[in-house]
Amino acid sequence: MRGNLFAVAVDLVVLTVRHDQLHVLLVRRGERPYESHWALPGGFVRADEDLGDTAARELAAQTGTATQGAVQGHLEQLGGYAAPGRDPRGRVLSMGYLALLPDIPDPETTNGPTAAFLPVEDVYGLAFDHDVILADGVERARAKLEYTTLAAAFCPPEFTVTDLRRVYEAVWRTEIDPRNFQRKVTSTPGFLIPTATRVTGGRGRPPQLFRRGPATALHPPMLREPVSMAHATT
Amino acid sequence: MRGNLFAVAVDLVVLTVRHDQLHVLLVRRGERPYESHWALPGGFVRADEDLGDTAARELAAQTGTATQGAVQGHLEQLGGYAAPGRDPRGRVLSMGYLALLPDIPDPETTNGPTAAFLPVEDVYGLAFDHDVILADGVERARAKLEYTTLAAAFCPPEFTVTDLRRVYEAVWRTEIDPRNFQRKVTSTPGFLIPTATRVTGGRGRPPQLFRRGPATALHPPMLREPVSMAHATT
DNA sequence: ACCCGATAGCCTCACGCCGACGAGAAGGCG
DNA sequence: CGCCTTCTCGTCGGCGTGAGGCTATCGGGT
Repeated sequence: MRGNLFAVAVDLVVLTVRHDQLHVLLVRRGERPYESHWALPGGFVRADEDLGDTAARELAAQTGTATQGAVQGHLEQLGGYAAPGRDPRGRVLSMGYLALLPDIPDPETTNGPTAAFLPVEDVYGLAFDHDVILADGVERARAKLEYTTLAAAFCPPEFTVTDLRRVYEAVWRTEIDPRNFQRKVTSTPGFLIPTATRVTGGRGRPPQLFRRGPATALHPPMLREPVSMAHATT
Repeated sequence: MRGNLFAVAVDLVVLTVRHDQLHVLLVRRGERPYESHWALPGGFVRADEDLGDTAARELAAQTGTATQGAVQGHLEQLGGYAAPGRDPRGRVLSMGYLALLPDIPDPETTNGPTAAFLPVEDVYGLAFDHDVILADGVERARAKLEYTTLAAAFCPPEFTVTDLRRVYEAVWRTEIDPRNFQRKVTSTPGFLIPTATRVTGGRGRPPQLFRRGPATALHPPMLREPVSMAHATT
């Protein structure tokens, strides 16, 4: 009566911005199949565990941080991947999860497999269908920066407007006018909360430090395409 | 080594607009658990079937229409639901799928279980966690109307601007100014393609008939909230 | 000490989209 | 023929955004 049985795994697309470039956390597989290939970190769902629990547990295990519910960081479900044959070992359904983190050091390679953040642009040839999951995660992140305040999830607890702008520029691979960007984000109620401190040691005028505000949505959204009203096709 | 095994099902949130009201397709369960409760239509994933295949198959079986890839209609993945205990029979992961259809008659109740489109507002107490899946699907549909041309998926192949506006009003439960709406949708390149025919028999000036255009995104999006720029907090 | 480049932050202007609304066009109905 | 309804086009003002000028304030070089 039931359909076939699946093993259910959770694979993480952990994104961060490092050196003004979008990076993704990958692990080098130490076992077959796809031995010594890069892959998204992940693991199987345990008994009495919900999908989000598995994702949070794997994320904490890979990064050593408890990002779930914290002010910084973000974790959300991406989608399910269950194409027949995606895993040569048998029928495996993988739930993709998207995590956005501030720039943290690469995890220590002590007893586990090698793990590192790599620039997203350089990544291809991942194990299984992880190329597809990664592409979906990156696209989701790009889209969400448009109409949410999630860019702050890439930033440390306190950050400057320029830090935030560099996140947008890295994720979207575009350039944004600093002055208009500043007007946009500082005029959105609840996006940024100014702190009393400023940053010294930089090269220019000391910038203001901000914290994440309670706002989650951007109305109206931040447009990434230079909306050309030229009639394209018809 | 593998985690526990799951049965994997696909549950459909099939939405349509009938009588200017958002409706969802439900089936009355004829077996335990939740016997005689309303539930989302769905079924288990077969061997050698991908999730989307299962969703399309179930959708065709329930509605008798092949909406996949057709000009009208829309089918997309919603998310995975796998909370422990969501199915008393054991560990079941359900992939929610969202389908948007033009108004079609209720499926014939011949040999299968009773199926009918019910107004979304009146629906509660569904089997399993289907209330949550339904709520997620409705919210997804509402959000997607903002920045995509998916509203046309609720319409027959040829429709008027008013038909399209009533879709927005039904899904968002708002009222939209017909003149501004007309300007917006007709000035978006590739959204609507005018046909040569007009509709007669109505009560006012005969409206123009349109077909869906190739455009899928709305730039800039259609805003549903009356964006009040009054400085709220801070 | 001084200048200069770089960054942060504020301001102005122009253009385009949108909400509010008026008015004409084109049909049905009594 | 009036009258109502609905479709369609136009107008006006406000707001957000792109473009860009300008000042403040640092580090670093001469």
